[in-house]
Amino acid sequence: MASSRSGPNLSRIATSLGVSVATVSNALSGKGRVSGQLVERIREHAAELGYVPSQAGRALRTGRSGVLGLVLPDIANPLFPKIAQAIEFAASAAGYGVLIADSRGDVAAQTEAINRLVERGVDGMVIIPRRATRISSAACPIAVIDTPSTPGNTVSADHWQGGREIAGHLAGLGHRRILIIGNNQESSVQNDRVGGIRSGLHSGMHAETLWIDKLERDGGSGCPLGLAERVRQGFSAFAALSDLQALRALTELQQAGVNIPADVSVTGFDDLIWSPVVTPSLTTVRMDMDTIAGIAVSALADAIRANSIRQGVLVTAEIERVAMQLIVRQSSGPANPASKTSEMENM
Amino acid sequence: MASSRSGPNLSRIATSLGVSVATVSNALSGKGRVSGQLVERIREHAAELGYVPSQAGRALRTGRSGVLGLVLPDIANPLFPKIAQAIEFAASAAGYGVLIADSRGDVAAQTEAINRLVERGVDGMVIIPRRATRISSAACPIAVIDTPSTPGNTVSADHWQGGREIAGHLAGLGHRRILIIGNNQESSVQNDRVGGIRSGLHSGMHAETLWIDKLERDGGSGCPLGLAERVRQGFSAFAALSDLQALRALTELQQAGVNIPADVSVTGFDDLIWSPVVTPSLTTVRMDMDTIAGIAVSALADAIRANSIRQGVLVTAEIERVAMQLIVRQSSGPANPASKTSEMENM
DNA sequence: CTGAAAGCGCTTACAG
DNA sequence: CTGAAAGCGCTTACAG
Repeated sequence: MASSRSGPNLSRIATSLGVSVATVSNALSGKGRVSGQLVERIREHAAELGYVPSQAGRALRTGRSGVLGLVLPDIANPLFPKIAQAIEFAASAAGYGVLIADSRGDVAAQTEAINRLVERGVDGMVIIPRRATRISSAACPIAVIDTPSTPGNTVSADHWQGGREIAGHLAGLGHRRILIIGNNQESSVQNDRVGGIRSGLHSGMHAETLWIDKLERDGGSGCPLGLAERVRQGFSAFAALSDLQALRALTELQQAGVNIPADVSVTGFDDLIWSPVVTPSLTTVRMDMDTIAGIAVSALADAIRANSIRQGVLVTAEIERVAMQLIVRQSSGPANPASKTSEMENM
Repeated sequence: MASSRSGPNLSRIATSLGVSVATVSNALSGKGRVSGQLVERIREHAAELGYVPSQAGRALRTGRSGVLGLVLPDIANPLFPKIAQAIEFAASAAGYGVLIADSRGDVAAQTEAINRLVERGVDGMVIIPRRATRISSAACPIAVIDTPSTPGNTVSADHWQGGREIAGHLAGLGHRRILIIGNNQESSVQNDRVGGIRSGLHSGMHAETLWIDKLERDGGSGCPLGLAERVRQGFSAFAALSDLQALRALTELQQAGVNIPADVSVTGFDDLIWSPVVTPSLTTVRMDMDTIAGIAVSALADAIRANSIRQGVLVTAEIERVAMQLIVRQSSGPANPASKTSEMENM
């Protein structure tokens, strides 16, 4: 005996109304030609009974589950809430559910996460790949969110342009020596951001990059970044490649008695949840996750509609770049000529 | 014509091997009595063909989707990554997928999110309810993660005890005047934490509570909390009810030139991702999300196994309280008698 | 130890 | 405009 469902099914509605299941199905879905009157009666009765269509039945018949997978490199990443919310929102609006999968660990874990999702019968998936991973193909349409410099991509924020925004902002404030603070040199997103910043520097400006993971390999996780020393070296602006690093820089500088933004400026990336409420609030660059998620999901939805064959193809050939938006808050301000000069003398 | 699957199905394996689908099914699932030799051959062939069982077919037949729903009040909540990761991990280990749903908005949105999950055929769900919401029942087993003071609960961190840990820690450091900083007076979690802190105060200690949402109703979102003034009033410890508020307090105090922990101590709750890397790193109280998620998921799995009837019942009658763990970092230290005395004189 | 058959709930050509 | 029938892929008693 197969296990029973709690609610009524099409057949129950049909017999109770003296019509066929086909007619009930047609009436409820709005397909087929059913008289307006009957449609009315059927819908009413279905609502009364609290009819909930069985996804399993529908999926088995149509070959579509109505579910999208979301593969993340690490759910614990603080960017995750925004991503998940945007994807869930877009998917939900398009009638899809969202199944999450964490590819914590290495590339093998990512492949495994993708497989698990395929086994669950997702119609397509949004993948935010691990560093330096290339998604080849899977058993369903895939939208990749990464950076424009990853080939075969579908959609991404324009991290390079975001970097230029930061550089332009700091240049306009009169900063000349900029310390870029990144977390991981392998990240293509971070590399794009660095590239953008450097390319946006005005002539006469100087930038160095500090990679935290390298530093921590020696100093241990959470070790000081030595930023006060950098201030003495004449750096007047600290451009972190993520708000998480910006926060770390901000608090380390504050603790050392450096005033932000009077003495030095700090900027970040991503506009994370706490960025507006720290003191001083963080100047940052925001990616429009809603737009990105919307593009990814609708590309996926199109591919699903088109491909009854459901082959493993990337959703588009073209890369869509979504502009990032500079958000100026209080952690950045005019370079302090006095302190800068005096510091320069100390070098 | 129903749409075709990309991969092979049981029937293809069966005909290709000259056996029945029943035998293939039994061999692959390890049920039924199939000779070891045949099992071997079937499994090999299935692997060769890259057979992936159809969840839809299985779900339709068994009445189980193998998917759990996760309902969150707001995915953008910074606690979300830890929760989602823990639930995903526990669910995955138990063989379940996780469908997320955001109940952003009011209670109606929460109900709708739950319904959407039911429509997708989840076997059960983990709900983190909106403030002051009571989950009554749904069409599937439910595990609620909230606070022990919510009736009909399944599992939660012991927020009250967590508050006592903080109070004990601050008392031990010699602090006498404590400002509790909360976000929302309606939150039962936050109220439990406040209650715990107050109950853990030693005699002669004094605590006041500052609710940020109230303050922001007048001052606007992100307005200063006026903590420097509180220092002058003789408060030497700021116990935030979440690391997010602790961070806000920490940076505001630092900006005002108050040294932490030399002048005053700051503590939080939840051990969010950035708490260990800010300067000074944040003393906080951590809930063991892995344990909580594990309990919720296994309670759900048990209920699903037991209830073929799949009625809407809460998973357990008893409340499981999971102890919170104090994590002492650098943002808390001994009360500074000198500054305290001098401040008291100013009152 | 193996297989034939029923049936989970749905949708979709097709016939009337 | 309405209905009978097939079939999506699976599992499970049951018969052999």
